[in-house]
Parts: sequence; structure tokens; C-alpha cells
Amino acid sequence: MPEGHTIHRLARQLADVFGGQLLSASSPQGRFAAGAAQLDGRRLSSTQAHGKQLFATFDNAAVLRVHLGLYGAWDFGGDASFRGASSIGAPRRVGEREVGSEESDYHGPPEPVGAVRLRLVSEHGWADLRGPSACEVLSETEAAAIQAKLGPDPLGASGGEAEFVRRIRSSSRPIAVLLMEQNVVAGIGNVYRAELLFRNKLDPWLPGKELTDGEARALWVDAGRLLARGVAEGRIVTTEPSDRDLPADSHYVYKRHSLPCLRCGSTVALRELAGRKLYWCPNCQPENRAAQ
DNA sequence: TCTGTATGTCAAA
DNA sequence: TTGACCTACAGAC
Repeated sequence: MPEGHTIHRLARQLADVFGGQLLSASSPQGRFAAGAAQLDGRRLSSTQAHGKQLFATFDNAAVLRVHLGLYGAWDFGGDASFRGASSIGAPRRVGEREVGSEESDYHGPPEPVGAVRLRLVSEHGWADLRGPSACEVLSETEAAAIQAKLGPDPLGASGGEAEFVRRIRSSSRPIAVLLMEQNVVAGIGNVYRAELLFRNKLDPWLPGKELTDGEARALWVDAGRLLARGVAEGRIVTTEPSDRDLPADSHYVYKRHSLPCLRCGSTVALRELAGRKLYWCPNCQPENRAAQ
């Protein structure tokens, strides 16, 4: 599920299994042949996630930038030492599938399945990238320019909170729209957006500038908490155990339209906003301050 | 075999 | 605001 938590896991996974390693890079699909050639035979120096974007720096100062978009995914596989190097666990999640982890013998990477944009291979394992909306090789300067346009990442460096609060409270656009803007806050997608608004009892149409300082700060803190949980668990879980009807209830409102709210029993609503589906509970998130 | 859908983003109208 | 695009998969025919 490529919201910010997925990319942080991927950054960690790539560093775990490939950090410092000599890699061969190729584009079985062919669409990234020129980019892969710039990485082929290089060592991976470091990785970083900023919101939904992944940056991997190689020992020739080339920076691989990947954005998974809606359905991009990485698959990993390798020998026991490769799998043991991974600290994230939770295999076979969308966006970070681990393939072949049951194999006891490793004899190199398998034939590429489907449209593999980029394949990285080390001595002990491999990683396949398919379906990204962005995959390019940049200079460090170019990568920095892209990051400068992104808002603060709740999982990123400290100091982001003040910037987040400033950007929210200086806009008259609905808070539900602002949470999806990657130059306001980087890493929130449609699932976290809906769940954050529910957990903070906020009317999705409330203009950003009408949030109190405390409400904006609480949103930031909760975003960091939920994203960190997503990184740890490998999936988005936003419900508190005491609110779950069933153990499987992992969301309060996302994709729960026409079902009863887990807190109050009211019917969860669904409406398109700026081309994306917005889910909310009209009772727990009343329109108490904004006109729709 | 075809259609619809998805956790995203961009450019054109 | 709409369409296009990156890809895989489920479900309908």
C-alpha cells in the first residue's frame, strides 16, 4: 500500500539487503535501460524516503528516484543471508512483496515476471521494480531540488511540525484536500487522510485556516504515530483495539461507506472530493463550523 | 477476453 | 475538472 509508510519500509529494506553491495542493474522490460546502465556495477551508498518518494544514492553520486504511484511494487528474493539481512519482515505486502522466500536453495534471480522496469542484483539476492509512475536517475542537486518542493514528512527530520501547522493554517482550502497535498505534508494518501480526519473528529470540509493551532498540531502528531505504526506492521492499521467489532477491522471509515461507524453506529458516508473518494462519519465529524 | 478498480500525480482543456 | 498513464488482479461474460 504505497502511502508514506511503504516507502520508508522500502528504503530500509533496500539499505538492509543492498547497502554497500556491488550491484548489477538492468531493465528487463527495456523502458529504463539507459537509467539502469548508470547504476550498473555501482555500490549502493544510502537510501532515503521522503513522503511517497524513494531516493537511493550510489557510489558514483547518481541518485535513483522512484515513485510507486498507484500500483508500483518491489519484489525481493535471495538466499538465507539476504533474507536474514531484512529487518522489516511482513513479506508479500503490496508494494514490497517478497517472492521466493520459501526456497531453501538460491540459484540466482528468476526469469522476470511481467513488466520489470528495474532489476537490481547482488551476490546474495535480487529486487524487481514494476509499475512505478516515476523511475529516474538524478544528480544529487536535482534530487535535492525535488525534495525541497515537498512538505515535511511526519517520519522525517524533526522540525516539521511548525511548517505543517503554518501551511495548514494559511490556507482556506478544505483540510481533507490539504492533507493530500504533498507540498503541505509528504506521505499521507487517501487511507491515512480519511482515518486521520476521523480520529481527530474533524469535518473534512473545514478550511485549513479555521483549525486551531492545537488541532493542527494534534493532526501532525497523530500522522506520525499512524505512519510509524504502518512502518512497523507493514500495513495501515488505524483503529484502536477497543473500537474494533472484529479483529480484522483495521480502518474506521476508509472503504466502509454504508456500513455502521465503529464508534457511533451512524452510516459512514462517501463522496468524491477533487477526484478522490472521501470517507467520513457525519456524526463523529460534524459540520459544526464550516458550510459545505 | 474484457471491464473495472486501486493506497497517485501530471498536464491539458 | 477530466483524461492519461504506470500494472496486476478479480470478477463478469
